[in-house]
Amino acid sequence: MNSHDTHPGGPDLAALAALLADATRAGFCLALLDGRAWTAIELARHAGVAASTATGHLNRLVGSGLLTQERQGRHRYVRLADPDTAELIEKLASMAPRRADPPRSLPAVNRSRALARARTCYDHLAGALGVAITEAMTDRGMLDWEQGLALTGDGTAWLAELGIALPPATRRPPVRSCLDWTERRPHLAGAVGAALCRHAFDAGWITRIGTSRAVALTDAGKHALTDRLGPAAVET
Amino acid sequence: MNSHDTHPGGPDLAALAALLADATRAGFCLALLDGRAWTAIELARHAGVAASTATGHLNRLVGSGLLTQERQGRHRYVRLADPDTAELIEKLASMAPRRADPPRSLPAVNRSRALARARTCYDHLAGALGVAITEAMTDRGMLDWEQGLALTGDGTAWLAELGIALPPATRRPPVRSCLDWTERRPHLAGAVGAALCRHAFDAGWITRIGTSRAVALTDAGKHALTDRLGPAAVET
DNA sequence: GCGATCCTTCGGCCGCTGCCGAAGCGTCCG
DNA sequence: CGGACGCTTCGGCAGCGGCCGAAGGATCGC
Repeated sequence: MNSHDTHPGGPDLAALAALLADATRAGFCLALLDGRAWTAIELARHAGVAASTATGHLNRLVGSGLLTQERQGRHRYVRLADPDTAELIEKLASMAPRRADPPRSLPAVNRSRALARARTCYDHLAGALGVAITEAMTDRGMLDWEQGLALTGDGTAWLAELGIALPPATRRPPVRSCLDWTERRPHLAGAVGAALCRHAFDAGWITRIGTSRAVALTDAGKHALTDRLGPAAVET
Repeated sequence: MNSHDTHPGGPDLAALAALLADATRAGFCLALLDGRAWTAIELARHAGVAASTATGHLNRLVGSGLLTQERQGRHRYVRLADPDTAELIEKLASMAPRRADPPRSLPAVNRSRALARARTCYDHLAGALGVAITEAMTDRGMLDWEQGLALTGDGTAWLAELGIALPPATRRPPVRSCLDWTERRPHLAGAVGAALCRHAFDAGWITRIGTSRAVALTDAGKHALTDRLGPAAVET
């Protein structure tokens, strides 16, 4: 008996894990966790590898269904295939050991601070801001953590006031908890988390900082969140 | 810039994934997903590798915190470190591609059937039985899937009747959904799922089939479940 | 004590896979 | 049209990591 014929028909865990077991491919996936589409060369530069190397990795990731691609002219855009994939990568990231040396240079420190303050995590909000919003919603009785995370009637009403309708029931859970890398506390994910994040962009509460995944809270956003969730939601 | 110094301080996804990216180590983890402790040599035989090879793999898995070990005399018992780890492996398994060839030999077919009918999945019930129980509980209003999975008042009362108190609030969610490999539908996991499974063993509703992770529903179990959840819960 | 069993360490083999650079193709823009 | 740019294919190199068997230590049962 060889490991190859153990449990035929069962899940090939090793094949899936191997896709993420390479530092370059893992770096791609973590970068793509911002929910946006990246071009091949952007990812290559981000990871510090040659374009030809990136091509090979992207072929594997797309071929296995972890990423989807879209060709536009001479560009190859890739993104995470679906929220399920994002959730898998989040879970791995939350359990993975930290990398060694903390950043030293001043710009690097600033970049880290901005990311810790507020960023997108796939399609929802993370960082101190994401956690603060989640906790403020909990304090105001919009989220119930007692028997698994659930949105209360108050929560539904609050969303409706913002003009956010409950997303139609699909396989994706409306609310889900996602462990924050920097805060080590949960923030709101799932379909509602995504809708809330989209609303925050649309309403001008937050804007991207340059082209990074970090976001900045605007003055309008500060006012809106203080009005609707109290001052604790913006104390980052 | 090299992938090694990208995002220092961030999660080292590749390191964690690499632990599961080997067929032998992945086989160990899937076997341990039955929630029991295995000896080194049991795992080695299960995966079809030499004892010395297994030692090396176990050292890595234990050293990285995925498994915990207990020495008893000449035996080395290992088990999954915690429910969080089990959840990670479940998630990977549910998204991984299936292995190629379906089993052929008659005993292999019987083994597969038994596993598909009812088995333990870490510390809760899976297979057709696990799914049927979960769906019966849903039909009777004990579980609410509307806003994330939650246990209702009826559910709490039903558990109390069985003598199962709600587990004290810890970081582990009371109810959680776990995607079933064979059924491709969710079954009940989390602290309540674990307590229910333990009760089923204690009350003699189910027993292990030999030393495998498959379980058999006893006559007493059939009666008890029909009484408490209706006939649908035992129609596998 | 003695053999059987479980586990561990060590050395050596081998195959997989990630990396790059060079060359070439298609697309975009001036 | 021509140059710049994004991407791809190919060949070759190098290192990591999994595998085994042999030998040895520890424990158990007789």
